[in-house]
Amino acid sequence: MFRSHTCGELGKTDVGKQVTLSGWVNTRRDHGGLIFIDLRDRYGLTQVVFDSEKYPPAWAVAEKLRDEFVIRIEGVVTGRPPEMVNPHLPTGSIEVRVSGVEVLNSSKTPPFEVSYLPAEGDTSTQTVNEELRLKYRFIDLRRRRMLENLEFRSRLTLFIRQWMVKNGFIEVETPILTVSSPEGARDFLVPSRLHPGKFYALPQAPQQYKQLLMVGGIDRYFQIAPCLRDEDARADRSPGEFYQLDVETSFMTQEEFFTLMEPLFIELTETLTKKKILRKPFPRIPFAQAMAKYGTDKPDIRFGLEIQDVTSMVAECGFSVFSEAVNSGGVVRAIVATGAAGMSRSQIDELTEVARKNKAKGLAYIVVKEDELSSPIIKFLGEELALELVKELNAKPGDTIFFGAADKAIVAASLGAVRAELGKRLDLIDSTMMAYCWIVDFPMFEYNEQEKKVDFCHNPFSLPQGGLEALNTQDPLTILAYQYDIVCNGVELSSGAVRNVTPDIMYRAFEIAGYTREQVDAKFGHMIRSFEFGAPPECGFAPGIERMAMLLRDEPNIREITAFPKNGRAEDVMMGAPSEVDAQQLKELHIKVAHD
RNA sequence: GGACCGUUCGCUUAGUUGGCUAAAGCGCCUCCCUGUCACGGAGGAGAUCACGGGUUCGAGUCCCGUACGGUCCGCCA
Repeated sequence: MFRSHTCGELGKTDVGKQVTLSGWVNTRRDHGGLIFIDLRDRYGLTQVVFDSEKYPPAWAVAEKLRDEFVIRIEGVVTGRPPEMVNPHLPTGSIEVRVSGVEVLNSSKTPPFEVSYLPAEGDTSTQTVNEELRLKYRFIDLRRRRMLENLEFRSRLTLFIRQWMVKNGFIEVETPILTVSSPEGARDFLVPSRLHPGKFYALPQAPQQYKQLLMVGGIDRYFQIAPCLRDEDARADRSPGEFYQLDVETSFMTQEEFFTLMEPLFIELTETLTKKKILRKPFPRIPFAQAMAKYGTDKPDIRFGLEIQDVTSMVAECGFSVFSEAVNSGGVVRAIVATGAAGMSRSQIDELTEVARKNKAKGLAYIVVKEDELSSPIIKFLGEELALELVKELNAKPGDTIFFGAADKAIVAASLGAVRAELGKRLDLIDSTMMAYCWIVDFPMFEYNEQEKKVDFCHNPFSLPQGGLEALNTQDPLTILAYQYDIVCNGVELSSGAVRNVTPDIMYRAFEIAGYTREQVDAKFGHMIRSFEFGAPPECGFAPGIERMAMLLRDEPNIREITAFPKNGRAEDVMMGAPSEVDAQQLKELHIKVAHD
C-alpha cells in the first residue's frame, strides 16, 4: 500500500494510528540524530520525524533524502505538545514518527524551488522566470499557484456544466476535423491521407455547427469547446488553442437570453470566489455610448472617470488645437481625473505618452486648484472659457482635467487609454469587484479605409436591426446589429449575436459587403441551405473559459490558468512542438516541404 | 510584419558618472547538531555578465547588430 491517508488530512483525532503516507520531500531539517521532513502531496504537508535512536535504519535512509525525492513512509501519528504545534500548517498539531521508509524515486536538484509555505497569499511562485517554468511545467505544477489554479478551473467547468444542464441545455461535442473557412482567423490545417491535396481545418469555434444544431431542433446547446486559431498571442489570448463555453439557444430574444445567462455569471462568481458583483442585473451599454464614455468597447466600469464631450463649447475658442479639431470634423472630449492635481509634471508626461501611443498629438490639461487654474493652455483658451469648462465638467479643486482633440476614433482610443491608466494610477480599481456588463447595438458594417469598401463590423451571421428593410433603405453604416459582447473588468469575455437565419437577408447583407450570391454560396452555402428548411430564430455567445478563470483568480495572463500552455511563439517548449516529422509520414500525406 | 522593455552563478536580484579580481539572499556540496518547522552553525564549489562586432588605456556598464523572452500594435469575422 502506498498510502492510508493523504498529507493534508491527519489531525488530533488520528493520534495513535499506524499510517502510511507517500509524497515528495518538501523540506528536510537535519538535527543530527533527529531529522524532520515535510512530506508534500496535492493535499498538503505533514511533518514526519526520523529518530536515530528508535528507528536507526529509517533514520539512515532519511540522511540521504533530498528535496523532491518521492518516498513512502510508515509510522505512528503522534500529537505535538502545545508549544510545538505549527499554527501555519493544517496538520500542525500532529506529526508522524517514522518506523519505515522507502525511496520510490529520487530527484535531481530541481531547476527552481518547489517548496512552499502553506500560508495564504504565498506569491513566491510568481517570481521564477516563466520560460523555465514552462520548460519544467511538470515541476511547476507541484507548486501552490498552479495547483490552485488547476483546481479552480476544474471547479469552474464543473459548476458551468451543472448549471447549464440544470437550465435545460444539452452538451454536444462537435467535430475537431472540419472544413477551412476563408473568413475569420487563420486556420490550422490537417492534411488528408485519403484525399491527396485536401485538408481538414481545426475549428476556430463551433459557430457553424451550433447553428446547424439549432436548425436540428436542439434548442439549448452548450459545449466547453476547444477553439484553435493560428493567430498571435496576447496576455489574454493564448496562441493556438483555448476553450470557450459555447452556447446557443432557439426562440429567445436578445434580452431574454441575457436574463437567462446572467445568473450563471453571478452564481459562479459568488459560489467559487469571494468577489462581489458591481451591478445586478448587468448594465446594458450601447456600443456608441461605450465608445463615447469609455473610449473602448470593453470598458472597465469598476471606476468612473467617464469621458465628457465639450466639442460645442470649444468650437470657436482661441486654442487652435481645439478649434481646428472641431473645424475639421473632429471632437474635443475631457476626463476629470478626481484627485489628480497632485500629479507631477513627469507623471503627466507619462500619461501624454499613453495618449501619443494611441495616435493623439498630445494631452492638454487643466489642474484645478483651490483658488486658481494651472495649465499651459489657459493663455490660449482664456480664463473665462477655462472656468466655464471647469463648471460644466463639474471639476473640483484637486482634480485635473485631461483633454483629447482629434477625430472621434483617435479621441476615443487615446482618452480611453488615459482613462485606463488613470484608473490604475489613482488606485480607483477595486480588485474584489467583478464588473460585468453587456455591450449592445454594435454597428452591422464599418468602412474599411484601406480597401475603400464597406465591411462587416463583426460577425456576418448577425441579424441586422430592422431586417431586410433596413438593409434596403438605410445607409449601411448607420445600421445596427443584434450583436453584443459580455465584458468584465475591461476584458471581453465573449461576443454573441442574434443570428441571421433568413437566406434573403443573408444574401443582401453579404451583397452590401461586396460579395456576390455565388461567392456567398461557395463559402456558406451548406449553412444557408439548412436555413431553407425551417431555421428557428436563435442567439448565443461563447465566453472564454481561461479569461473567466484569469479574472476570477486575479491572474495576469491566460498561461497561469492552463496546465500546458504554448509560449508566445505558439511552441510547447516542454514537448518540443511543433516538430519536424519523418519523411514517411509526409509521403503518406502527400506533402512536400519547401524550405526557403 | 512593427514598436517598446528585458537577458548578470541552479533560482531571485544588486552592480553608481565606464575602474569588476563581478556582490548578496536562497539553493547545491562537506562537516557538526535530538525538537525543528523557510531550523541553526562552520567551511566550500559554482558566472567566459545571452551572442557577435564597435568605441575606449579599460566595457556587466556606452554604441550597432543578432538570438531568445515578455508586453503592446497589426492580426484575432
